[in-house]
Amino acid sequence: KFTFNTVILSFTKTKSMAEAQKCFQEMTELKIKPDVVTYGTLINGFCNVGAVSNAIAMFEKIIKGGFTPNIHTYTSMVNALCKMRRLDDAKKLFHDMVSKGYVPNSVTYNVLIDGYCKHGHIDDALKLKKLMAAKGLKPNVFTYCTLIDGICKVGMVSQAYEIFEEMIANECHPNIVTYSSLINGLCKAGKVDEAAKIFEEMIKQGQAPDVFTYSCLIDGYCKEGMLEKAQSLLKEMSSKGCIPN
RNA sequence: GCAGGUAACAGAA
Repeated sequence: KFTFNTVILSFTKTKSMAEAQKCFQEMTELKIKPDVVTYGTLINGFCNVGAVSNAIAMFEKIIKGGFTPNIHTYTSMVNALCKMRRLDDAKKLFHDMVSKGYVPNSVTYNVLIDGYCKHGHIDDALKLKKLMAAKGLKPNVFTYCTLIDGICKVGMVSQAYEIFEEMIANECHPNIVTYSSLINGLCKAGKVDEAAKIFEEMIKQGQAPDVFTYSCLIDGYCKEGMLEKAQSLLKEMSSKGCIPN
C-alpha cells in the first residue's frame, strides 16, 4: 500500500493523472485497500491539474462509500475550490468541515486566506489570520507570504510592508518567497528604489535571490526605463550562478 | 499484533 501510495504521488507530481489512475486501479485489482492517503493524493493530483470536477467526484465517492476524509482531504478540496475561483463553495466546505468536528490546521487557514486574497478580500483574509491566531495557530511563513502578495496586488504596498514588519517582529523569518513578493509589489507600484533596498536586505540576511527575484527587479527597472540597472542585474545573476530563463 | 516510513498551502514574465 505504501509503495503504491508513493508511486501514485510521483505520478501526481509530474501531473500524469492518467498514470496515477492506472496505478490506483492496479492496486485495487491486487486487492490492496487504498487508504485515506491514497485518496488524498489522487484528489490533490486532480486539483493540481485543474480537474476539480474529478476531485469532487472522488471526494463524494469516498464519502458515499463510508470512507472518512481527514483534514488533508478537506484542505485539498478547499484549496481546489479556491483555485477554481469558487470561493463561496470553498467557504461552505470549510464550515461544513468545522461543523463536523474537524479542526482546521495552519495549511487549511492558509489556503482559505490565499483564496480571499486572490479575490481581493483582504479584510476577510486578515480576519481569518486573527481567527487562526485566536485558535492558537501561529501565522507561519506561508501565511505571511500569502498576505504580503495579496495585499500588494490590491495596490496597498505600504500595508503589505507593515505585515512584513509584523512577521519579523513575530520572529517568523522571511524567506525567498516573502522577499520576492514584496520586491514584486514595490516594483509594480513604481517603487524600484525601495525594492532594491529590500533586495540588498535579503542578501544581507543570507537569502540568495532566485530567477523569480531577479525577474521582478529586472522588470521593475525596465518599466522605469532604467535599462543599465536592468542589464547589470542580468549580468550579476549569471555571475552568481542563477541562470536566466 | 504493535510502532515507523507516504498525501494538503505562498512569489516573476
